[in-house]
Amino acid sequence: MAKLSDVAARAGVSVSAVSRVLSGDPSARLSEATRERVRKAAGEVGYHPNFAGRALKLARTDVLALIVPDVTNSLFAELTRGVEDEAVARGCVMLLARSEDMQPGGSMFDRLLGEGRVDGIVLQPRDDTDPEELAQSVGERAPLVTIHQPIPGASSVVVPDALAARRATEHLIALGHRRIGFAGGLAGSPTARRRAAGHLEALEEAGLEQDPHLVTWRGYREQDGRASTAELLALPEPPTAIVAANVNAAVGVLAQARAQGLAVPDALSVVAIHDAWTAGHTWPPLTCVRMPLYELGRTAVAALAHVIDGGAIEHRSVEDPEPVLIRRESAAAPRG
Amino acid sequence: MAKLSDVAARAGVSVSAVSRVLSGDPSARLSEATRERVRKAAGEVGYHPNFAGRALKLARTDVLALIVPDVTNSLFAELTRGVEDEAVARGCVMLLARSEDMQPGGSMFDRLLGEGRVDGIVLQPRDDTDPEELAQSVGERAPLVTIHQPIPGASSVVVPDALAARRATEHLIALGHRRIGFAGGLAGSPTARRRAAGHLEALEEAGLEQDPHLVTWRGYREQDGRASTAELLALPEPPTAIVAANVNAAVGVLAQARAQGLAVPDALSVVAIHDAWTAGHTWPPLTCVRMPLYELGRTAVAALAHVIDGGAIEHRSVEDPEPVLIRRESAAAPRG
DNA sequence: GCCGTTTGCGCAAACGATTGATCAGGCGTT
DNA sequence: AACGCCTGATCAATCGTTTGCGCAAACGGC
Repeated sequence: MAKLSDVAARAGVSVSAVSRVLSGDPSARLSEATRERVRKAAGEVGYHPNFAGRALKLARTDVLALIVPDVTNSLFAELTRGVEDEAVARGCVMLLARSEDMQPGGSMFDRLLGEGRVDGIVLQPRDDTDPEELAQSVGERAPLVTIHQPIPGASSVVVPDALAARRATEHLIALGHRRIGFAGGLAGSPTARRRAAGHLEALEEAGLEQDPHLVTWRGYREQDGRASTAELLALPEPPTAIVAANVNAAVGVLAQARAQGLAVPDALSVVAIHDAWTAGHTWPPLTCVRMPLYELGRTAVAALAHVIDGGAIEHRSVEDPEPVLIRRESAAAPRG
Repeated sequence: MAKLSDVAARAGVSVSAVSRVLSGDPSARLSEATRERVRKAAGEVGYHPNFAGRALKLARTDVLALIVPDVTNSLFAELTRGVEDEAVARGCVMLLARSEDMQPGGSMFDRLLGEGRVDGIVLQPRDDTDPEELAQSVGERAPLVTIHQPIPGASSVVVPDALAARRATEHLIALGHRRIGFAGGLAGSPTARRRAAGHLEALEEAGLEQDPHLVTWRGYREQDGRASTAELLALPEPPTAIVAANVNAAVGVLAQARAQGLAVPDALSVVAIHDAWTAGHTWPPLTCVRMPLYELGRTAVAALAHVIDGGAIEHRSVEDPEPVLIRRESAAAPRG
């Protein structure tokens, strides 16, 4: 690995001259002839600035960490793209980490921020994390932006959960459904509460009953969707449609409906919140409400950069583009 | 962020003493009393060794990069776990990167290895990458281990592809199938060739015909599986069973069968190579041959560590545990 | 009591990059 | 001729850690 001094020797100039030429220091006074010689020499020896040396001097790594509960969840594909695109646009590289390793007392934060490995963190907390506890384990004014779930003392970015749920429910109402179940996330989760609220708003606006038995709080996983569906279908007066609070849960809804011999959408309509490539590959393909997850990622990095630059903590919501309904084949007018 | 000198001042000793105590230098001669004072002081100020300072001095980051074609593919979940477990066991952290960004001339390698951000790379090349070209863009003796696809000049680790395909085909033969299709990966891909070879071996051993029309080379994606199935079912004498070279492709096989009104497994049996959580959630749940992907990840990191330590390039195959058939509901005896 | 050895610890030089301060000439002005 | 200024480039300190070496003081053997 060639270093500055190698380039300097080859170009016949000093190390500092090379540094200034290569980093494009505007205050540098160097002749064009020298600049050219330096650039040529750098190319010839294949110079790349040493990461550690630069990071040590600048006290800055230009690395941002993205921590998500489960990297293999297809929902994160878009978020990841958004984060990465915005990161490279700002001259940073993205480091992806699993938050499973984050469990015991936040040693992950020590590893990443405490050792100065990254300049900041975009964190999507797990649904079951306690905001207060999390706030404890990250220090004061840490360069941290949380996604979906605001915590005290850090910036956060959310998507319009209520609006998305409302769009899903409105679609089912427009199709003619009157008893609509809601397969929600964990009761403690803020996103789950917001989505349930949006669902209820839509019902209320349409003048429909709000039977509390039609709302479940199982979680976002496939098995949670299955359990929710079993619970809803066991009601004396089961729903003719279900809004699933998440595309993974929706897969479970489909599975349980099939297991109970209910055809989708003929006997049961399903609309999922979120979209992902998996949604188009289920049977039947899932009608979804698409969330602006790519923009969520970009916005999160922008907010993070703001904090790193010393800006104030802020809480943003990504309103553009709005959640939009993707019609596929899992929702239709109720039979009879 | 507290540094060594802060700890030293607080403990009333020199910086070097603190360094030796905290890094557990065995050749250090320090009294137990001093050690205790240093540890206490370090705890009080919340000392964490600065990553950049240490990396600069040691010319080593203890960071390993894992680069895969698509981080959200559920197949990578196990691989990722294996890599990470072995990495932390060796005192390293894992950096996950998307290989989509790796396309243009391998600037990713410059970014990671050239700048000294990581000590080594575990790389799963995309199916469509040219081994020679890839070998060009990584230097001589780069600390690199490839997965699934050996390239000249670097270590590699593979799984028993042929054996897995053989197991899948044997299972279908045992069920009574005689015309068995193979929905393979890209024709250029080494894994695809190995799997196809294993499939043909099983056929040959059973004394069955090897109709070349029954083998397709579409790729590993969902739509590839669909296309393969359409091609196979359009034959004058279509197969009664299909081995899908990948669980994602198998999802496509199921979709296409359904689209053509063929019930699985009654009218068409399907066995997939690889297992993943998605395989249990399809309809019907997929019968799979499970590959030792977790062990693949661990082995890859072990091989990488060997290269980093100056060891010779080597090509390993993960033979333990063997590929094993997971019976679910997508394969049954042929009808009639 | 002298000398060699061990113990306990500090000094200072790296590692590679950045950057404010400095310096040697050349040139124009008074 | 003396002076100041601009240009083009170098010097040297700095970031935080590690580590070979040196240096006292204590110690043990004779």
